[in-house]
Amino acid sequence: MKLTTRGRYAVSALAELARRGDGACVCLADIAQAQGLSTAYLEQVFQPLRSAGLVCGARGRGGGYTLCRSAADISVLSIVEAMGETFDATACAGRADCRDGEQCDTHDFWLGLSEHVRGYLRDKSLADVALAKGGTQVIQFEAA
Amino acid sequence: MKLTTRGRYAVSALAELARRGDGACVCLADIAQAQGLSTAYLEQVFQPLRSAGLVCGARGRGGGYTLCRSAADISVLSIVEAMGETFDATACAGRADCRDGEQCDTHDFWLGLSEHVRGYLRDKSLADVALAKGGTQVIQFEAA
DNA sequence: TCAAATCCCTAGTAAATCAGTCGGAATATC
DNA sequence: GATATTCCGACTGATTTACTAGGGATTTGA
Repeated sequence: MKLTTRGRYAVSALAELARRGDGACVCLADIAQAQGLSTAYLEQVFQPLRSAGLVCGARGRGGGYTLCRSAADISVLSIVEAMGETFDATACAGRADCRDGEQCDTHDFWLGLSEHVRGYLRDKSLADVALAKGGTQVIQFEAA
Repeated sequence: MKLTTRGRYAVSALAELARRGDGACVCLADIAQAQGLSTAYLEQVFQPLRSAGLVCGARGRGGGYTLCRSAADISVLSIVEAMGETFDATACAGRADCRDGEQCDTHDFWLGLSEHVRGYLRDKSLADVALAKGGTQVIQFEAA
């Protein structure tokens, strides 16, 4: 279970793309500037997104990236999974062989956590994230 | 947002301790054997747990570790937080300064995810985890 | 009294991961 | 054909992870 900056950048970059409108073709330089990143690094972020079929790239002058589907049809889970972030909390990648080929005593617990997280991310669409920008939603941590 | 083996071992080890009964004093060697770990490594796992006041250690022959509170009163969140795993998905540790001192466009989203996870872990007690051992709960991943 | 058992503390290390740069090839447009 | 853009792979410095190693402090029990 991990979330890295690559995964966060992927969501932010696609949200940026989504805000330009469905079917908009935006070059990396524009997104990089909007997000404060280098284009070279963003390239690395977009590569897995393209492999996963979330965006398609157009080469040459006037080229750029386009969302393959409507932002409402892209779950955040599909984005972070495309980046290789599985949100699997088990020690065994869900194989249930964490302890000498058998499942360990806490396997089910971690599996439950995994599905809890994945469910949340599955229910959130890219459109939700893109539109939330500038909102004033306030969520505070409570003590354990 | 990360969960490491140290965090998982901490939960498993405390569950093992809880299963021995409230107030049981168990030495590291026993827990290590039950969990298939080295005692030297488990020591490192217990150190933060002791600092956090979750367990207390008794030195000398016949010593070991005891839960400071009842397993029902220890949330899994408090365990993993004691291990330094914050389950904060934001890039800014919740400070809302992820983008040039301001909050980035996806800050609220990651904050919502963080609280979703933390809420789940806060609602699960060590007793829940300890008793679940051997259960046949089956949770399967769905496609994104 | 002293040896053994146990917790406690610090340092070290090999491997993996991460965030990011760099250079260049392919391709489309003007 | 010049230029803008995606595509591709290699590289790197820093950090983190999952341990091991060794020794000191403390309590018990023979």
